[in-house]
Amino acid sequence: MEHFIDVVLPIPLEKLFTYKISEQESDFLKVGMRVAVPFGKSKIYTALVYRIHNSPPQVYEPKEIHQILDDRPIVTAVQLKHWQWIADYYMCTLGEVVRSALPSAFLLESETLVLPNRIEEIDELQLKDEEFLILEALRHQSALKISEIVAIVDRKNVLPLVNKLVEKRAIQLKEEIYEQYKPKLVRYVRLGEAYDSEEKLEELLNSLTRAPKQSQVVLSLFSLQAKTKKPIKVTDLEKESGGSKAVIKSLITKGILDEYQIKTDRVGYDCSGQIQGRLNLNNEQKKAFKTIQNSFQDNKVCLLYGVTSSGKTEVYIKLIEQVLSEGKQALYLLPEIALTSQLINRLQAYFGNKVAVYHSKYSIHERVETWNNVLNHQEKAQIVIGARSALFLPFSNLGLIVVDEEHESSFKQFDPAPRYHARDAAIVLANFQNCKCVLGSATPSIESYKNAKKGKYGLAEMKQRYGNVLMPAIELVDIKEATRKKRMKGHFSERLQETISEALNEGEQIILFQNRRGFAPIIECTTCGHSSQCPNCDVSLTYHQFKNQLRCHYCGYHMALQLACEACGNSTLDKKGFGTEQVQQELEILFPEAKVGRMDLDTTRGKYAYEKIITSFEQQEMDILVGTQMVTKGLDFRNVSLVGIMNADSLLNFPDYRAHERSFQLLTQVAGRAGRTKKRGKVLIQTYNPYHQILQQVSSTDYEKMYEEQIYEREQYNYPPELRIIKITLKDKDYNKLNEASQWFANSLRNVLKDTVLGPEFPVVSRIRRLYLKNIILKVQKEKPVAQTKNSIKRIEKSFNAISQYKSVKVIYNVDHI
DNA sequence: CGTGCTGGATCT
DNA sequence: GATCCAGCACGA
Repeated sequence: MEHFIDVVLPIPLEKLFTYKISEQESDFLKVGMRVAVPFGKSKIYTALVYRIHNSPPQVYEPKEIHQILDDRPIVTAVQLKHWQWIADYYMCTLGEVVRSALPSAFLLESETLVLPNRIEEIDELQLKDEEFLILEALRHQSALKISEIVAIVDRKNVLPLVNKLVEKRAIQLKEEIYEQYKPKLVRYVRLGEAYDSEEKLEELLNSLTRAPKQSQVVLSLFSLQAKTKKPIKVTDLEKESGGSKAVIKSLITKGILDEYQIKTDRVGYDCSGQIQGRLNLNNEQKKAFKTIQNSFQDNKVCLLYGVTSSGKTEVYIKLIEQVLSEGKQALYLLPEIALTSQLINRLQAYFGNKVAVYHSKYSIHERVETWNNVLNHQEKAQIVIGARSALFLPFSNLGLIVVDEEHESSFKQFDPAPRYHARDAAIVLANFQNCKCVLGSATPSIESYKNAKKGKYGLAEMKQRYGNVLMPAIELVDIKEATRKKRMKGHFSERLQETISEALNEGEQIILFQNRRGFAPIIECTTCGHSSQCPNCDVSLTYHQFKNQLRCHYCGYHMALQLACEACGNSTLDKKGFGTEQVQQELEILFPEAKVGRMDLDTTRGKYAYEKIITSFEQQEMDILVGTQMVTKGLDFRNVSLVGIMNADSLLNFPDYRAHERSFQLLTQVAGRAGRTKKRGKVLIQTYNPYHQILQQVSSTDYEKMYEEQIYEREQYNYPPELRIIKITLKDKDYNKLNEASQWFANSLRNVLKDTVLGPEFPVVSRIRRLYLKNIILKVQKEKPVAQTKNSIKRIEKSFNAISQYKSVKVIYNVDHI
């Protein structure tokens, strides 16, 4: 009997691919293992085994696999089921889900290596200049990567060139796969075996009298050993003795010291610190805890609605503690920006090294280790705290999923596929894993609150701040009047300046929030009104003071700031709009004695940049912190008494049905940063529109009213949660073709789905990376089976792709588009 | 006529 | 997604 496997390849193709395997391989292989397979002409890819069977494919001769990469499955059956659900629901391929689910170190790809062919004699006169360059380089290096060749000849497409050289028998090609993951080894030292007796030691020290550095190292080794009784790291010895690497090395070569290596964990956490004792919940927290447990009994998801700093984390900790005691794993999901070391430290202080962290700032190696720890049900990965991608870890015995800051729209992946919503996918996963799920927020999303009100979810509420701290006093400052009367200093109203100096005098800290969206600093010519546009996208370039550059936020295009206007040549360039940088500058003029820090995308690049800013603010090295969205989330600063919102209108006027909901959430969250201790905090919101209903609701902290109003509006104008939105984006570099194609697509949809189809329309930014975009919006009734609608869409896409002129048009689906 | 780029088909 | 191949625009 013949044996075959169907595998998933991490590429955007619907189909599974069938390969031939031997009898032994068929015995060994299990679903969920990785195999390396040849794909296309020469490449080797990593694929995931999806099915093992005996039915040969009808229409082609399958290739054999290249090698087996695992000795046991690294993906569980439940995971595959969940991934399939994501692929179906969010209309993408299983391959795309696999690509984003597996840590990239698991997905090896072959790389073509170019080797010289030393046997053949090459007639150099027959070679072109570029070919000669490559051979010249190969004289010094044993092998070249394709990317290195690109650098040598300075050309994009080098493959024809390489093929020519293969033809001329000047070079050979080789496909090499790299195991990207390497265990981390740490070097340790101990005294050589020859010196284990007292006399020998005497002898040794005497012999080293003429080498003071070396004897110092040996003495340090003794003292370290006496102190810790543990193996001694080379790095520690270096530090302790003050000796250089060379000194230690010479001791090792002499055989006085013995070097050895131990495989260590990158993701280890040093829990030598104290583990906190039992946690006591206050009455309100106890009540919430009970309510959550009751809804778990009914197998319901539970929404925990607790105002800012009401102590939700303690409730989560209690819940986690409970599932741990049942021997199960727990997953704590947070949006990326809320994943702060503050929170991680709190959990680690409580659960010690049972906590593993998983998110994008961790290296690919660290991610593989966490993956394996979860798979093996290791002690140190009982609790995983992570961003949305942690949802894909191989849990085998999951007991609880916590989705904190449930309302955050960044839980929805936007690009690339799979465009999934982590909160919704988590609820489905909880269902598949037969585990509990709790959603938490101080400002629940409209849809979750609705589900809770309808009784689909349980609802636990906490309305008091922890320790009975008062909610901050929120004050709206009308800057329309102030602007008219010319009472503004830059972006600061008199009232805001006053309160800032008051707080500064009291020695308290201040957070200022400036929403960047829609307010990017643009350089505009005051003579002709021209502003620099991105050559690839339909947007103005924004100014970055940091590098004195103009940059495009969509494609990364950048250019140096010009001194004169490109259009009219005048040097009348002016900054328009304002971002955090400008606020910071103005502060330095208004309050020269205050230390001002800034936190936004520019200042938080790099793994620890974010932590640095937070710690330095925490330790009160700064008085004022200016920031974007980042300052709103989960940060707990004791000494902040004032929060200022520079301009609330840019939020409210965002052209999006969620703008009001989001403004409410954002403003409430920022306001929650103020006054987390005994003293009542103060929040100032500057606005042109102080009578706006959302601002009124924020200042009276009336979530209920906001909810009622928004639900009413959404019902009136047909928006979620009443119905589901599917956004279809078409992309092409030809403007006319795109128009035609999108019209065709929309018309075909309309034939089947009638008036639920809106568009096609150009989005606000109608061209990105040289591609024009057009959107078609579908509003699907919640009651209707959504699978049916998706089938219709897929059918239409098929006939669309059958039209040869439309083939180049890319189609992108975004289900539950936010 | 050769060279280099682009669009489209294909991958098991 | 990557790659190969056909078709074609461009320069001497």
